[in-house]
Amino acid sequence: MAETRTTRERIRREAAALFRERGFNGTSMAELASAVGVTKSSLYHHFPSKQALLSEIIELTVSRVTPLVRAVAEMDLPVSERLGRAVVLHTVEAIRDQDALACFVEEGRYLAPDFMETHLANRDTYEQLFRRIFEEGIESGDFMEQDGGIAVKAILGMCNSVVRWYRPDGSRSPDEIASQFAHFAVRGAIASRAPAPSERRSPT
Amino acid sequence: MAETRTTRERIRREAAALFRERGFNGTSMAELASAVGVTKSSLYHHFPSKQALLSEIIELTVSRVTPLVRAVAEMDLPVSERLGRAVVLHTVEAIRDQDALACFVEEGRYLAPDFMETHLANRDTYEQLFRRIFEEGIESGDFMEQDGGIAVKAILGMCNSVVRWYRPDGSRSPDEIASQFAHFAVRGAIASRAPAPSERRSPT
DNA sequence: TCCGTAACCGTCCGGCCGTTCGGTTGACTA
DNA sequence: TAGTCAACCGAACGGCCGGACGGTTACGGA
Repeated sequence: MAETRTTRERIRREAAALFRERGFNGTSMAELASAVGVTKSSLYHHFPSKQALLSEIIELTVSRVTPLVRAVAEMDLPVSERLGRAVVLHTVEAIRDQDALACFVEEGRYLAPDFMETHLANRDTYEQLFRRIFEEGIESGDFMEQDGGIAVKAILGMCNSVVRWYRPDGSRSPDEIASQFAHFAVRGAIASRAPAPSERRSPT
Repeated sequence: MAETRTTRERIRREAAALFRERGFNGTSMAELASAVGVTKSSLYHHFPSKQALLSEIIELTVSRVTPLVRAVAEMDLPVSERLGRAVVLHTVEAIRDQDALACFVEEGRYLAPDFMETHLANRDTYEQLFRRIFEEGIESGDFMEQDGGIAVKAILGMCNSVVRWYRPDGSRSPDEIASQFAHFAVRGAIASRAPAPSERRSPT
């Protein structure tokens, strides 16, 4: 049916890039049209409205990444390993698909009520995947006692920040960044026998 | 000169709130005026432009918080303690002064070149405070070997995410959230004997 | 009493906004 | 040959945008 292969897809891609770098409300349909190389009218042949365009960009990416994370979350591995892999996966995807992910994270809030409902539902579903890992880890004693909801917000907040500062010409590769995030998240989460909260230099 | 005590201040406050919840480009001067209870014209009596208004909101908060963090950074305490306290401070302020901090973090990118220069300089100065703590910790061996720049982005990304999801009627107080963030950050940073839990990569 | 000044408002403006509508083209089908 | 349809365009739309400008009021000092 939907031949997503030519103009329609290019519109989506350019829109994601523009929405990300100028914001949804900072991007006009005229700018988008000229970036794609068509007229403003043609945009409306492919998408009923600017809102619908943003909504589709977001949904498409969420529905692609969610199953990937779910697969990791359901693997038969220690919780800390699953957490680490989920963080790596999320971060790598956030970098690979930066524009769309940025729309999801930063621009989704501009969706009108009709689209907002679906958007929030999708977001909750996604966060639940991380939350379950966390709560399982806390229950089993592998993770520190802490508020799972906040921990998930913290981790995703950390990961999602890449869309604001990552540059392809930077000194670190996506894999390196993802792995550093994962180490950070896992070390932050696990219950260590070693010193905890605030303390001093490590002697041993 | 600037009698910051009445209307001017109310404009700044309302603007910060509106810019945060609808975005800079999603907020019109008319909306702002009606929220303050004056006419659009009056806004221009106090501020030369919408851009200048945003710029002032941001600068005012940055110049308030930066010295606070600097004081913590320069304390005579173990690095991990300083890191924890800096994170607590940043998080608490980010929650107390949510609107302005959200403008700093999320809306600053819409500043025009003239204002942008100062903005970026201020931001760099602020991040440097955290960065120095981190690099000192890595050098002394208290913190894991890792990219200090990324670690700072990760921590601030985590902290700053509160402006997106914190609600005063939530189940956790600002202090609880801040302290959980701090524990998370410090545990994530310090060097422990526990083996690294993920699949690939470890620096040098 | 007059003047200066800070605070504020009413009115207007050109331009851009998202969106609509009425075409036109060209490839495919019967 | 005629009909269908997706793709696209030009021109226009009402409305709102940030901002400009010229008042008007209240007040305080000389």
